[in-house]
Order: sequence, then structure tokens, then C-alpha cells
Amino acid sequence: MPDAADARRAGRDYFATDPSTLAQRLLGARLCRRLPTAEVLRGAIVETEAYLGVDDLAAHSAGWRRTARTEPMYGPPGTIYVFQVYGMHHCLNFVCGAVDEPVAVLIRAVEPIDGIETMRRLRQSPGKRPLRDRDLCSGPGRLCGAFGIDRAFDGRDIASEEGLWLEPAAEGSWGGSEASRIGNSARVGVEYAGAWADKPLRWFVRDSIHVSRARPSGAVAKRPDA
DNA sequence: ACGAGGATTAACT
DNA sequence: GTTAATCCTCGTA
Repeated sequence: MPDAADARRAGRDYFATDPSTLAQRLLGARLCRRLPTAEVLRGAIVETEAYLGVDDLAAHSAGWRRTARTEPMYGPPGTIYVFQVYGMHHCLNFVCGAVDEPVAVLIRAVEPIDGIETMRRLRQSPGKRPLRDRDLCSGPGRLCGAFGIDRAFDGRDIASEEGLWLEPAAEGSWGGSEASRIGNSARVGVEYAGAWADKPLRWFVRDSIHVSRARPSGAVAKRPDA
């Protein structure tokens, strides 16, 4: 299904780097989703976390753990890794590095751009007031809900998958020259990881209201730019 | 086979 | 700030 999107689509080389580099590179990139209805949803990535692999006690692949769930992490760069947490939420990751090097970047928040009303519908619970834009994709579980991403994408290739692709950040966008707008902190929800819980492996766009409001463990801050 | 716990979220008090 | 929701995964037996 070659079309205009393919010209801008990030290829495997985009992901063939270490997770800290990719986590920063992804800020400002467009996450794009084509629904079964053919509608295209788009959002700008504003928050990411790097998971460094076998030594990283917060990573699913810590200690070379290799199971049915973590198998996609051992795949080539650009492999999509979607897992479920707490029985009800999905988290989207892009595997990076090299084959058999189980490292990945978690997408934690997106600024919605195209298809906002569809995202609102996908996230809406019955009998509730419509969600504000800033609540649609400001969290790893939220953005998967808004984009209709579940484990059907697990193990697929982001460089060739029809329903999901990535468009690199444009010149002058976040992640590029304007490093001063990028914040960095400990990762969220990994208190169990000992010394690795405090490592500054989370990156986010400082002035975005679409960053998750979850506080990184340890680092107490009213706003995620402390 | 069993059971604890999780890269979260929303709705409470 | 506290807690329920909800189910799959994985260590242990």
C-alpha cells in the first residue's frame, strides 16, 4: 500500500541505536496509526523512557530473561513490543540496538494532532464527560487506548507494518537543536529496580501539557521539569 | 498447578 | 493520599 506516508516513514536504521539515543530522537516524531476504517491518527511523541537491557533491573529483559513475553525485545531494531500491565492497559515500545540485544524505548506520552475526536471516542467511558485533549494520550496506557494499539502489534515491524508507523521529527522540532526544551528524570513506576530506579532515563518535552503527570519515583516535583 | 505482582489509570475520601 | 480494577506472566512447587 505505497503512498505518501511511506516516503516519510522511519526505517530500520532509525531504530538501530542505543535506547538513550533513540528515546531522545523520538521526541517530536509523529506516531501514526491507520485504523481499519482507513482513518489516520497522528500525534507527536512528548515523553519516552529508555530500558537498557540485561543489566537494567527495571527492564523486562534484565538478566537475559527471555520468555514468550519478552521475545520481541530480542528481535531486530524496529520490532514493536507491546505488553499488558495490571490486566487492562497496554504499553508501546520500540526495540532498538541490535539483534539479540534486548533494549527498547517505552512511549509514555503523545500530543494528539490528527483524529482527536476519534481518540476521544476510543478512550471514552460510558456516562462520563468527554475527556480533555490533555488527558487523551498523557500516559503509556492512555495513548495505547487512544490509538487503538494492543498486542496485535506485538512482534511486528514498525518499518513495514501497515497500521502503524513513525515519521521522524522535522528540522527545528523537539529533539533536534532545541535541547533546552527537553527534560530528563528518573523513570516512572520502577521502584523495585534498586539503583536502576533512580537513573535519569526518562525524557520529555518540558513545556508540553501532554506529558504524563505521573511522578518519577524518588524525584518529588510538582511539575515534571524539576 | 498455584499465587504474587506489575514499565497504569480512574475514582474515591 | 488511597485503592480497586483485572489478567497475564513467571517463579516456585
